[in-house]
Amino acid sequence: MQPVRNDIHNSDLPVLCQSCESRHQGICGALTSEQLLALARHTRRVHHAAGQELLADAEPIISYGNVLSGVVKLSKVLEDGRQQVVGLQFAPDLLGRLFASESRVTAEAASDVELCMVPKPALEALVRENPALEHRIMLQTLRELDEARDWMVTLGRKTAAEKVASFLYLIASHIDPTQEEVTSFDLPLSRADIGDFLGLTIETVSRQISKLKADGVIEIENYRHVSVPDVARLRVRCG
Amino acid sequence: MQPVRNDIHNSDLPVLCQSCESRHQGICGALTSEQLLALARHTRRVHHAAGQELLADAEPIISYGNVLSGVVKLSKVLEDGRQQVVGLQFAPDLLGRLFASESRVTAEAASDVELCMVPKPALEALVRENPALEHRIMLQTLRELDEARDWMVTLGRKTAAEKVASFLYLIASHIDPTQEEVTSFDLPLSRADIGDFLGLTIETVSRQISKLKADGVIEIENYRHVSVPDVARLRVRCG
DNA sequence: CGATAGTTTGAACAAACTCAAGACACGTGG
DNA sequence: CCACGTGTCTTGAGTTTGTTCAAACTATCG
Repeated sequence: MQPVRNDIHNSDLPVLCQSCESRHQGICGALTSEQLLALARHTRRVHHAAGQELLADAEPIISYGNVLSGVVKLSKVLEDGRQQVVGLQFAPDLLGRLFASESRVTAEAASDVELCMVPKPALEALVRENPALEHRIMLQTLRELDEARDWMVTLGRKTAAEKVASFLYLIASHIDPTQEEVTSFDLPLSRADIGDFLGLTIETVSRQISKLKADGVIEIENYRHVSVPDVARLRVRCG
Repeated sequence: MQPVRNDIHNSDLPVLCQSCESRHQGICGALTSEQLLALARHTRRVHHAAGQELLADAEPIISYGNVLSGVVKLSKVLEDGRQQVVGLQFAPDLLGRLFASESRVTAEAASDVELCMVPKPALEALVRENPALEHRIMLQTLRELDEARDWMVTLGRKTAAEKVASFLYLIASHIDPTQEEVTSFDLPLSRADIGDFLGLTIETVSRQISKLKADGVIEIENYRHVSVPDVARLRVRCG
């Protein structure tokens, strides 16, 4: 696999876009090279360390962000502090709710993250004159809705063991945008975040991970690194 | 309130559209009266009794349906039969996932339901030539995503008592499309469906409803009819 | 080397579930 | 009209699952 894919008009593209995943599966695939050039004048690539807040709930959105690498955690909190992770975003997802003046979730870098930031007015102008772009974003939104509904089944109807297995399977199948499933990866979330994603406590998550390890379904190294020798065996544990 | 709203061009509109809520808040609001006339040639109004299946999971979608009255229940089931309700649709929501050849949920009439059925090709053709229509549907999809994420907080982090209160509040605030909040209504779902929506058993739902009644937060008549003397008291129980 | 943050493990506890029985509304047929 | 059956709902008692609280373990970093 070469670092820069060779397209017909690669040489006309902004340097930063040439090897960007978003041009292939992400929203930039809806743009002509002229539009991409115009857009690239407004964008900037930024890096955030794990734990940094990207968007705050009920705060105005200034920029959209295309996820280039890493994992972004979307969450909501109740007044008394209980927290629920309501989604994870991987490359090449678009961060920030289109057309909303305010965010309805808190977004935080779960791992180290690379984003391509697009000022809100720039992207919205482009959307208005380019229905194909809105169409792409629509497809992403529909996919996010499907994923949210799948996760509701996990939250509402699965046991703790099934929830943890489902989480590990979710990560294995999303962590690398270029691969379907991966058998060895670093968890982008702490035990506390996993608990907030699954509606469980830290202790229950830890116990279920220990059980999967004891049963030989997964191997764990250094708390965060997971190997799955047989993905099918993990999948049957998802309920 | 008059039965037929008086708009400028009411007389040009198809008879069935004249008093239709969807023209005001729903997707038909994006259409000109010419487009509405053209579309109305393909649509038909249908009635379904409570309990009838409208879409099956993993089955092809033939028609979209605009909800005119009543409540539609969207659900998913695990292989072993565990069920989770993943959404409710009220007037004037659009039923059926745009652009998908297959449904990803089972849709069922929760109460008696009136739908305005639109053949899939007819709506998709209209969407292609009318970006404003896709935009309307996009806004509805974004709203559904917000609602799904709000509900994930309820499923993952609330107690049984808070879940039941949240459900009653959801119904009170959605059952009538013309009103913000309503203080007296019929539950569109059985205890079993409420349990499947909240990730609880029938018995737990029943006990929590009894407790709300004993505490004077709600009154119940004939199992299904609910009165909420003070909506604020219900809201504080939502967590 | 000690401090710290994240994680694991154990024991007691509580919330929600399961199983079981009974109440209530409604429809049907005697 | 009443007896009966059915489906839905409520209530109770005992059990299970996951939580809470507490302590110990491990890696990392100054």
